[in-house]
Amino acid sequence: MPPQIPELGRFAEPALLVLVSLSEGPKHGYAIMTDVEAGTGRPLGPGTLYAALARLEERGLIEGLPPVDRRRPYRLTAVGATALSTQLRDLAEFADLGLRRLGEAPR
Amino acid sequence: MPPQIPELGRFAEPALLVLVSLSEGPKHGYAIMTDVEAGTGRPLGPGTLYAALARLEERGLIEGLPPVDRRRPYRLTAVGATALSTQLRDLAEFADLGLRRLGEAPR
DNA sequence: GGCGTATATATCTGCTCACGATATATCGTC
DNA sequence: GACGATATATCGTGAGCAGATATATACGCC
Repeated sequence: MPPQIPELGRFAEPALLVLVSLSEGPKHGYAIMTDVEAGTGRPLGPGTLYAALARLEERGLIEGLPPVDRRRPYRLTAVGATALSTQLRDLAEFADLGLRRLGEAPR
Repeated sequence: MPPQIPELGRFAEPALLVLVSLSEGPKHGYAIMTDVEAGTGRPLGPGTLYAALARLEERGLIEGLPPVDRRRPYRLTAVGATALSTQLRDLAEFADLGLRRLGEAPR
């Protein structure tokens, strides 16, 4: 097998994963779970997910929509979209800086 | 003042900040602190820094060099550089995905 | 009808880690 | 010799991540 690359803690800020998932459009919790797992290959357990959702809503970055059947959908608020955009631009810039320093091709 | 954009916890994984700082070349703790603060505008306190350094060394991502005066320099190990590179590429890809979904120009 | 699997949310508990506060020592310089 | 910058160490608190467990419904299939 290939040499084992150790985890750097997580880059996987669950909150960020949730917001990016919601940036595609409104989703309910379970859909976010499967979306994130499909996208990153790493499972986002219910404990992590629902706690993150509660915090994000409390802080006004996402908001709950009227439940449909058993599903409780959420969507990004305007504030959440702005915060996410800022964060992602910073993040991309930061990643590029690191890659340049490592002497890697600038993507 | 401009509308207040709430913090998303941190994107600021201290471990990642430290590794990117060291990707420029070996540095001692205090230099990392000032480097990170200059680069991100956000202070990295000694508690956060030295705890992160200890964990990173313990996991073999960085290694201590012989002390010079009061300074205890660290450098990336080969393993650390590989892990960082992987992580940063994933991170950049993830950020780009989010920005595309938000309908932002692809940098 | 009964079984298993997928869908869907809720909650608890332990553990790691972030972060501020505090402490200590040295160096330079005014 | 006083003050600010340099440099590292450690402690306590609280936040939050992650896994485990629980519960309920819907669907397909034998």
